[in-house]
Amino acid sequence: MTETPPATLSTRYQPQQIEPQIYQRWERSGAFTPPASPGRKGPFTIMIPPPNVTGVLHMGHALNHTVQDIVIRFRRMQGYDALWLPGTDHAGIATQAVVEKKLYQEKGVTREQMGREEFLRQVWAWKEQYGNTILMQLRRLGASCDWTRSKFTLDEDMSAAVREAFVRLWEKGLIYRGARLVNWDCALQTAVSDDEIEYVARKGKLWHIRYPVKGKPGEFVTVATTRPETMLGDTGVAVHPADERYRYLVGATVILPLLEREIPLIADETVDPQFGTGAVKVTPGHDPADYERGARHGLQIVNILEKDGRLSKEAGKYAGLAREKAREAVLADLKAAGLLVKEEEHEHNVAVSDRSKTPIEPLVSEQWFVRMRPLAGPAIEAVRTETLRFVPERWTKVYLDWLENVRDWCISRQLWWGHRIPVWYDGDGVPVASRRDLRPGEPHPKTGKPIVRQDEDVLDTWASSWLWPFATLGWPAETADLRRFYPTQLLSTAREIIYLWVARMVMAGYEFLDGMPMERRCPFAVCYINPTVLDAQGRRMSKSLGNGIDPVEMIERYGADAVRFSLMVLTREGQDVKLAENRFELGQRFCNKIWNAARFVLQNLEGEVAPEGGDALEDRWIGARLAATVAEVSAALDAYRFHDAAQALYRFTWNDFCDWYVEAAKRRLRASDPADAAAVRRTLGATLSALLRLLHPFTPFLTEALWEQLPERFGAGAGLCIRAPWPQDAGRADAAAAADFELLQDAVRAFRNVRALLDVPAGQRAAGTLSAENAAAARIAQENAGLIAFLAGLEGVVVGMRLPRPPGTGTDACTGGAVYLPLAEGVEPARLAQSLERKLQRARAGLDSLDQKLANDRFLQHADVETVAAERERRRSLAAEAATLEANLSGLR
RNA sequence: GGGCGAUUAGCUCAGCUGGCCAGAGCGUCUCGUUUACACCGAGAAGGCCGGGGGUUCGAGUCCCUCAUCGCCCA
Repeated sequence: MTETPPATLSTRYQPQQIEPQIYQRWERSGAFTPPASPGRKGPFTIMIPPPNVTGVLHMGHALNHTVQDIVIRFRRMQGYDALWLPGTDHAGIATQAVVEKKLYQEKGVTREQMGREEFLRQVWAWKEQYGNTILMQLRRLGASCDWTRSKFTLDEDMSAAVREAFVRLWEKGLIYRGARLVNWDCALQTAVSDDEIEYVARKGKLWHIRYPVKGKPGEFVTVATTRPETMLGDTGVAVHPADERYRYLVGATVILPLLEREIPLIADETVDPQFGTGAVKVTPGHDPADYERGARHGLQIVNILEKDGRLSKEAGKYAGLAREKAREAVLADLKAAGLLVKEEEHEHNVAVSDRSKTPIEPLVSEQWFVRMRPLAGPAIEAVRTETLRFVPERWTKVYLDWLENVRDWCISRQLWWGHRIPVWYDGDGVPVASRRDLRPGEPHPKTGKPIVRQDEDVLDTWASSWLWPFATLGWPAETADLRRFYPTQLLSTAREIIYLWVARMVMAGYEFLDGMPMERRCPFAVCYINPTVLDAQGRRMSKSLGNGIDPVEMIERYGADAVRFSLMVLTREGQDVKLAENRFELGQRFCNKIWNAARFVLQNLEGEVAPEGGDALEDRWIGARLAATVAEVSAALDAYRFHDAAQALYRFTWNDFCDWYVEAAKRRLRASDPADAAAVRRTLGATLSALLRLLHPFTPFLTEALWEQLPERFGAGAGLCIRAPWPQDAGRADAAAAADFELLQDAVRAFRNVRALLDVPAGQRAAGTLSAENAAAARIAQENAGLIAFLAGLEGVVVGMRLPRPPGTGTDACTGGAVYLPLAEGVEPARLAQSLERKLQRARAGLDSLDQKLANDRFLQHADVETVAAERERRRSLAAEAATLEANLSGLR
């Protein structure tokens, strides 16, 4: 530890100079790794939501990881065996796309030209070089993850876990292969799951097309569609069963124009009679809703698209055309045939792939699926029994809605980067899943015929990340880590992946940890859903809008602690955060304030320090405030209310400690009583010691730097702040001191107010008078007259009971009485009078409403005793204030 | 179409289970080089708590309804 004399601390906190060294010191000290043998309080585990290897830190990450770091540091200080396990996700589509693009740009080769093996080698090389970016950025933020346990979803042991899970599901008959309508990404040429598509509003057109009714020449059904080219795949027309316009036609046959295909007209509840003409074309091969309708009515499926998005031979003469061209051709032909009756502007939602941002084509293809129904039950039960709790609670509903309507999960992807599906085929195409690789030629475990090939596809990335909470701890092996750190206590993540990931992890926990009792299978006890970070206009931050704020840049400009603290102050429970760059100034200022408060204390610890703190009013008061703050921050962190905790810390640090205690302490430090000064030093040092530890989860770098400057007797000698004990018992509750000090504060405020309104020059040390309205107030003021005078910048304060305003003085009312200050020569007290009048008016208004309330029998009957008593006391003090103001106003006007 | 959330000072937002004349930060105004801090200190001004109903002795807080904005799902 470096021994820097406090005098060298600069007047400004300069985070850039100290952050890297401090992070290194933490990491080297082993503080991020839980102790090898279990401690008394047991484990506290958080699994990081593994970011994509392709990822770079954005504000959402910064917020989420600040939350996790705060919790893990808090628990670590409380004495839990805190484990925050980091890692990254191989992110199949994203990573493959990045590398593919790079290879094409640099070498002009496609992956097909390169071959699977070579391409994968290239992806791994890319991963080794760039895959750590986001983890390095997390270090900049101060994340205290246990890097010795860091995982990657394609690590050997993780891959083994994925295969084990697949084979188990296979053996239970929960995996099947089938031709289903899937979301097809034509650009990346792979299926994507429902959860990987987003809807964007696009301006388009609604075309009204006539379909002739068979056997009734001249009669038509007009359908409305936004995608006319898909009519080539129509195998029906549907109307609502209650729709009078079409009822007589239900069961009739209509002729599909252009292709002259005969298709039935069916009645289906799901048709919206309000939309378009009330009649819709049904294209089971290319629309999810139509797929369902088709299935209900036994309609044929016609696939008119190739995998690259061009039209197939089913499309007749349009085969080979790209989608856009096909649309034009179809429309032209319809128009020529006189079947296009209307074309109107229409805004509709287009399904777009998250990855390629190109429109999704629903397409029927052979894919692997997991039956989800059987897995959903325990996950639903988990929230019912409160084994799993969402914070904020309302997200429970989102989770349940998805689980209760869960659909089978398409887990195959037509990619190369990922976990290859562990299924092998014999010459007849009979599949079998296997835990170990099967070689071509060796006998098929079921049929005995030679194996000829492995399935080409890989698994959806989520098929590995749903195992994250236990695979990272060694599952399927029964490791010590798995026994010790599973289940975890907290999962902190974004709302978008509640079903994508959170629900699946819960299902996986119950499904695969069948060796554990039910209540230990749920992977986390609490799921904290982060606020979404928006830009200053309230829009989502996105690459395409370019409105993102780069957290690393903010860390460089303001310091990691400032970024962390600002985010937490802005993080109200469950509400989204609107962010602009200058909001980080809040944290920056706060950090600077802490820095300077600590400088002051450190500079003043030079002299003798008493073994006990002082027992003056201000000492007891700051102790009481400290105790209250410890309780408040601890309770807020227990409940994941980060805003409340940050706010409490801010108030205590700035408003209580700096504005009042430190200012009050100066008086006795400068006075001549050495014993008293020594006692003040003790209180200052002890308070700072507790404060640094309270702040540490929020502003770790700054507090660590200051902690090492703190003398050994205040606790710093034992080691790093990151390992220091949470100041659970710091301070002492003292309700009397709190109330008395507030009275003093208000008297000081009143004196300062009069000074300001009377333009009393700062240098002028006037003598003040304080008139107390009762004996208690008089006693407190009398005992603390010196302190009041010091804080108000007065020469002295004379205290008396119910003193009338001395002539030639200005005045203000305060809690428990009034203050008087001599008027300077030639000062016009008009401004003062104005201010007092306003106060008097307000007091009278308050009195009126209180009188009304207290005269109301029903209030007295219904309200509880304490409320009535409190209102009576309020009336009394308000009446006193009004009387004082009134008396003192005369002669000022 | 269904669900969820928001609407409080010029701006960004607190305000838990209904009961101190509604709070904070920023901004504004006035004053201030008091040896921790001008990324500071002191003081002040500023709000029919989105509209309308209702419940209640009492509503920013609970219920209904309307409006505007946002998010998610279909």
